[in-house]
Amino acid sequence: MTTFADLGLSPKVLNAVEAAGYTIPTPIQAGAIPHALQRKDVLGIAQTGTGKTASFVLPMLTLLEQGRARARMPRTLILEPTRELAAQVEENFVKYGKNHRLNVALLIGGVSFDDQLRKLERGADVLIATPGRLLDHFERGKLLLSAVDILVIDEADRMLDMGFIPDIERICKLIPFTRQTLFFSATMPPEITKLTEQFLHSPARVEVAKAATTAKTVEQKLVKSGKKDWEKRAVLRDLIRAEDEGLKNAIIFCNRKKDVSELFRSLVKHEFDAGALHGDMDQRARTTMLANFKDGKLKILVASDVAARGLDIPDVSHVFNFDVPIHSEDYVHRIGRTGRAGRSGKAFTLVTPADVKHLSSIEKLIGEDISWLDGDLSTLPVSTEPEEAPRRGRRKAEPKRRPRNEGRERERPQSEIDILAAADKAKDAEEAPVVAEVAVAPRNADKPHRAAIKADNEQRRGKPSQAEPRRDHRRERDDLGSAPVGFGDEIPAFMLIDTKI
DNA sequence: AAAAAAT
Repeated sequence: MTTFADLGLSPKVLNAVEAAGYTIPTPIQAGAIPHALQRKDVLGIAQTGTGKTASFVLPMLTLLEQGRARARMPRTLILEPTRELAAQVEENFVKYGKNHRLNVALLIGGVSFDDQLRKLERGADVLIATPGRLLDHFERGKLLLSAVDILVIDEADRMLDMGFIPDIERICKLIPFTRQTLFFSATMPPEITKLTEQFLHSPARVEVAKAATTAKTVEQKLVKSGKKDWEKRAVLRDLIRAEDEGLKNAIIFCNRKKDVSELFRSLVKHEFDAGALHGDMDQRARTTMLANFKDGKLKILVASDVAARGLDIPDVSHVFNFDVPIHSEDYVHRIGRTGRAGRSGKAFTLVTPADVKHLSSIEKLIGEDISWLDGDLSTLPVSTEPEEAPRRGRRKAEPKRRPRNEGRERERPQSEIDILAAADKAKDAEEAPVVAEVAVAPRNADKPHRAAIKADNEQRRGKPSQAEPRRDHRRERDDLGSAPVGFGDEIPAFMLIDTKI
């Protein structure tokens, strides 16, 4: 059997790989590394979770042992579609490059230029970037790409989905013709094939695993739900509670960023150990949320599809699809977050009557019918939600209660969400009324969540999320100002009037 | 019906 020692990697690299506890390369690593070390172009067709990242990081480290970088002239460039993926690649360079003294620079948006400029100035051996920020630096003249010797394009098909291809083409043209290119994509749509023909020179083609297959170790279930958001939230809460025993950690996927925020707030209000991750969040919040989730400090991560692909979060026990994904491939990527490395995992998808069309295209794609959870929710704890959703009545009622805050909701959609989540909570007869909860809880256990909510709120209001000095004052306003203070468990009838239908 | 990425 092939081991890492057979692939031609340098002793320094092998030592770091051993220290990380690996001896046997994955198929993509075994296939790609020898070619990369021979300075050949590589076309790697591989899903995430196949060890793809190490298949370019390890040979790059070996090749970089000779020579050194000059100021503003990076020696290698790795392009990634999302900031989290770029950061993850950087972590790999730290992990496997522990015996090297290489300068690694991460150029991503959402963070300050200063650090990045300093690293460029110092001379980067490895530059890891998302396209936008890279071009920004380039246009400011802080960066020359004429010394790039190895170019890696990762997740090319996803870059295509995200409309990055023109940027990629532009960047490729700025890098010398004589470079070595390592190109990775999970699928090969025509546009990507065209790109490889344009920018790769007689590449070694390494292909592993097929697209659109779901791991056999993932138990998939469909769960019926009403189509209103509050109904879905109730079903989800019941489901999480029912699964509690085997639930180590979970990612909950929503289709929209707005719903990520809403669901996150609602779960926190219901005292679930939850965090959120989507692309409109402050970069610092994104980083902390992901780090905390990876470290096990956070049990539940509510996320948009920014987290669907590529992120290496080992050992996620559950994936919940709060929404059925619109594009069926996303389903495969989402549930691929669990059941990794032969471990078992569970994937639940909430399905409303409106979702049947998308559901059938998913089942067609994966080539099997997903079974329903016992036909309905009868085996789960009974949901005690009332017939009417309080949302519409409440939204109408609010200006009457607070005439001075007219227009406030438009600026601050969060206030509405807070009310909604608080109302959800107030309805739950077992739990303390909202007033008591906000009065007692904030300074204690869920402080980080409140801080995160606040950061997200401020982000949405277009303010910088670092108002540390005003913190206590703001917390009280955010928490108490928008909650239905004084109503306790009872919701006045006028607030429950359903105006539609 | 969306999300992602430069500000």
